[in-house]
Amino acid sequence: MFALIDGNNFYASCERVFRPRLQGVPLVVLSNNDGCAIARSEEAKALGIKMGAPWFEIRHLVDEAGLVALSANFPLYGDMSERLMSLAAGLGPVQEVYSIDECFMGLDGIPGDLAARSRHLRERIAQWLGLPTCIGLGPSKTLAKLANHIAKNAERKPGSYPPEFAQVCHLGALPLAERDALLAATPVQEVWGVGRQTAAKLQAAGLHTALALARADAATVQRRWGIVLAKTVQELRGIPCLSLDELPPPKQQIACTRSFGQPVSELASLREAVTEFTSRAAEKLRRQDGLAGQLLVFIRTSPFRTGDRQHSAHRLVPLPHPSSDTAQLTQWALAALHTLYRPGHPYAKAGVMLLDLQDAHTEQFGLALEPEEPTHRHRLMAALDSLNRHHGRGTLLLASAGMPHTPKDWAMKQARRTPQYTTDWTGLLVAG
DNA sequence: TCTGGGGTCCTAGGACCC
DNA sequence: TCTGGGGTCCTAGGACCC
Repeated sequence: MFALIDGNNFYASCERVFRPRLQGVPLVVLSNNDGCAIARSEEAKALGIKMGAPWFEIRHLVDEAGLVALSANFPLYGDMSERLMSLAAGLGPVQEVYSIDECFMGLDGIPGDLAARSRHLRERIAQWLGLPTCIGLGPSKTLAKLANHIAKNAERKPGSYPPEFAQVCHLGALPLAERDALLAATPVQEVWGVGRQTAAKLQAAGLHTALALARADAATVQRRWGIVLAKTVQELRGIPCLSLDELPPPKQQIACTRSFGQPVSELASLREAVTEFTSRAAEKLRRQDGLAGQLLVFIRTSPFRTGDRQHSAHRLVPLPHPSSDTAQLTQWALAALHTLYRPGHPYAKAGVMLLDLQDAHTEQFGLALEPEEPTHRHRLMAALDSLNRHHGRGTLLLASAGMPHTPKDWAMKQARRTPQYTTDWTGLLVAG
């Protein structure tokens, strides 16, 4: 049996923990650059704000409906996530952290009433962290996901599902007829793995509900729509095809890309940005003990600003030998940037991607048989990471990143960010 | 004025091999 | 003039996820 534990409106709920006044208020959390809404409280959803709605299209609701908007505070959400995951782990022996706000649990071998255990866990999370959650249980990951969807919607959309399934829904404990009734009440596009495109094709073929998909012929589904959807069909029938991944596999690519707070035309500014992005990506790479064989740099203007001179370009750089060294990678990235850059264009976004990743311990040496990565470079990078980890990001950086604590014209816009209550001493909440 | 960021997997088609 | 069969690897693009 599987469970899916999921934080409701996670980012918005994290903000409310430290600002109780925001309870009951329509609240959105904005993406980087305060660009669009990436989390919404129930009250904000009730105002008709869609996921991903651009801020400039909804800001009138501040005056008209008391909407509150906050800039994304990822250090805070990451820390709250770790606390949530450690409590959720109490539900069973196997945990897969699936995203910042949800995890799957493997519950095989757990005796007793799983729904009752789940309700107890919800209460503990609410009491200890102040975060609302919903829990879905089922004999496959897809059914656990679906149960979670039912648990959420039975709570917030009365009439969509019977109210007894609110907050915790255990599809594995129901008589088959009752489970089928719930699947029949679920539109096919709500099924995990069925996106917009697939939903349209399924509907055109007359499959409108999760139950219809579950009853479709698996071989036909595989032939017409591929192996992924065929697995979904099996999973909906309660035959698990997807297993739990306890420790995440190492990443196959690592990216750091950002839109700028304002258009950037100067090469000097782009150099700072690309240095910063490469440094961040390399840091992530070293954390997984990896080496990159290739590096990609791109810059582009904003396709939304149709009046601007447009330019979008990228360059893929095969590295002479795999590396995770910030200084080396930055040299290659900056060289690539220089070949891409065209003066007089208002660049809106840039990014660095590390590709062709491999494990540092299985590095292939070149034919020259020279040690490519002298130990002192490794120790330098270890010192860099350690200093930045203990004393804060940006304590030690490359000179081409620009002087720290000076204004950057390429910096993100984050006009409405709350303090980092749990990860920064200066952000500590003061009571009184 | 103003539209995020970071991933994964699958498939089709081309190049190439024997 | 006639022109097989089976396979791998790589890449680009699509679809999906949060």
